[in-house]
Amino acid sequence: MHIVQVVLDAPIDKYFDYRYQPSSGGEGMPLVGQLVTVPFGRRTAVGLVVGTGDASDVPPENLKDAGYCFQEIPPLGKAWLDLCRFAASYYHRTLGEVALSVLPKMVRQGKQKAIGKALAALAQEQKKESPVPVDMPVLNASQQQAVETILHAEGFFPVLLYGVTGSGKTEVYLRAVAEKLRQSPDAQVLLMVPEINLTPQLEARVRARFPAEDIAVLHSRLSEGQRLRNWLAAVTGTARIILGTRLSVMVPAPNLALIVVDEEHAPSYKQQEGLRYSARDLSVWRANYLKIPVVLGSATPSLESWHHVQTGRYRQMALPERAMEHASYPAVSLIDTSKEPIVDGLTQPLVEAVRRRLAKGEVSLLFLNRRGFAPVITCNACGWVSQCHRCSAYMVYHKAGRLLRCHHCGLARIVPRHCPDCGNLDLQALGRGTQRIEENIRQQFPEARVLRIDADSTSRKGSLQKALEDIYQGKVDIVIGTQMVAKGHDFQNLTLVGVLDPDTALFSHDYRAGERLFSQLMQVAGRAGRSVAGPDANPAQVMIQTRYPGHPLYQAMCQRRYDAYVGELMEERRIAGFPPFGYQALLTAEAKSIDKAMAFLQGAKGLIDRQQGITVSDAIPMAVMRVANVERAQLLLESASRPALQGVLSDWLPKLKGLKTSVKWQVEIDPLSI
DNA sequence: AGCACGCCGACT
DNA sequence: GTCGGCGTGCTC
Repeated sequence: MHIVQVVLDAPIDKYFDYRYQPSSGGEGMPLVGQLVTVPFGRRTAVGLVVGTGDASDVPPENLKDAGYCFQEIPPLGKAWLDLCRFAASYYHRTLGEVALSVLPKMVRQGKQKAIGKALAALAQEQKKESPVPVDMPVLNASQQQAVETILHAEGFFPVLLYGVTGSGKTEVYLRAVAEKLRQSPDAQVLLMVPEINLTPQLEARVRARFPAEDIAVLHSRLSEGQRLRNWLAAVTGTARIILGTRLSVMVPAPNLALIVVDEEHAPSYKQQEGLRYSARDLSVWRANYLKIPVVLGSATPSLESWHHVQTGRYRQMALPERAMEHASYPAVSLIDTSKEPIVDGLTQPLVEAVRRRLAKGEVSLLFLNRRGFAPVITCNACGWVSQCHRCSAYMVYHKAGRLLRCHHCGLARIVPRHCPDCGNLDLQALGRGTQRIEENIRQQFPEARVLRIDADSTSRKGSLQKALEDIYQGKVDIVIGTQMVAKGHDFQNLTLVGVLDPDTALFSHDYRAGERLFSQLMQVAGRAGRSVAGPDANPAQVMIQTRYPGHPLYQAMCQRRYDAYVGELMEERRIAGFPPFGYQALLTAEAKSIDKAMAFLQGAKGLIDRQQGITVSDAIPMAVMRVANVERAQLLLESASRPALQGVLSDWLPKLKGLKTSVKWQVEIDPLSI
């Protein structure tokens, strides 16, 4: 009797045995790592074979027959299966949940025809013609050294490639990739980026550099068909370059020889729903398992990676500023808003700086990470505020359409003409968002061509692309934008970046806010002074409006010394026992009433029986406690020892699963924000 | 997770 | 008299 052991996408931490009847066609037994359809309850599911045998503990009368085995897909290898096993144990999910959920939907749903067609198409594809030669930039000494270090590495070798925008990190990646591909005819490399739609030029650059290679691009915006095709290209080894976002860390690739994680500090490497994995951490695990190098690149590395450098676990390779000769890094200056009054969001020195750029035909970028016109409106007579009645948050005033919109639940309503409570007609818009800055700028500079870029102005598909093209083509004088503009775009002739209101992050309850702000400021600063023609062009300038010019973050920013600021942050973290000096897990509860959520968490806390080596907070309502009428609270577990924390979770979470409750809960390991 | 079965409230 | 609420129990 042939028995296959199958795991399924369900929170059931075990495998199920099925009989396998070889069909008259004489197909062999399904192999470990292959997918099969099986009857499960009343439905049919696709499962993953994790073992085979000729006997089962299940009484024979209870055994069902496995259905179709997807022999056409190569068995997903042991390395991949072990990666899933690790992710399952580390993030406290079942193997089936992890393994099946990271497959393309077409595979997970067992779409035989689609899979067959995609495979056939893949086999049909012509091997591309011999490469068109591409100019390879000459590497500077540090780049050269970084490339050689990566290539001479033996076994697991994590490298933190530390360099600002423009220091030539990408070129280091590409050289290392090229050499790995050259060394072995079937070697594959995985190149991860935070968000692929924001870095189309990287994809273009990779394609230009490797014209002969099939490049499997993987990200969530692909159509299911493309996703399937590219996944299969990776799995079959047809694609030797896999370029993707966080989800690509889980792609089965039989011959991985190198992993690159660009902008390794980027929060988007952390999946924020479902299986909440860190693609950066998993990529390091994967490299360790495979005994291959992994390159983590960043201008503002995560404190976790920085710490690993300090403890000798990672090797740091620093690239000095600006590989390109002409482009010099912009000068950063601070505008003290306790001395320079802010009028409608702008200080006079900044306005004047914009005016000078305008006169010279240069472009200015004003950065404000808050969309809408005003974050709240209020009644001057009675104190009414535009509270969202489904969330514990204010509704933001959007001038277009005269709407109040909740940025948490999406609820929208027309701005009332008079105060809903007292009837007063004098409602006031408090604070400033990008729309208000835009209005202000248009008034001050009626002759300027002004463009606002934020989630509202670019909601239509292709509108962001259009906006960026207008900037490239010199059709814009002043850009006003949220963090959307900070990422990766090369703006020509942009010589001024104004940062309007960064201070709020300094006093955030989120201890990672400072790190994030620094990274964001570096990024947005990197937009200035790129591609400015000629060595005698005026140096670009970054001006930051702040009440706290003495703050270490801004001081470090002025010197472009991330390392100086990291030292500061690291010390804070060490004292507080926060990552990277401690490990955290977060239990979040959602219920109809906050009391219910809190009570659940306190009860859950009581179920932790051995608390040695870990600290458990009390249940605390979340910062935005209520979203769309769901009340939320959380419980934080901390420990200086990862194994201690994992040990507690391993015997605690099964107890929670056994609880009968209407409260929805989930755990997140290594949460990014609490 | 699905998807059943199962036992109590307001409707054609 | 039924439709349907979601509690609990199982899936090889």
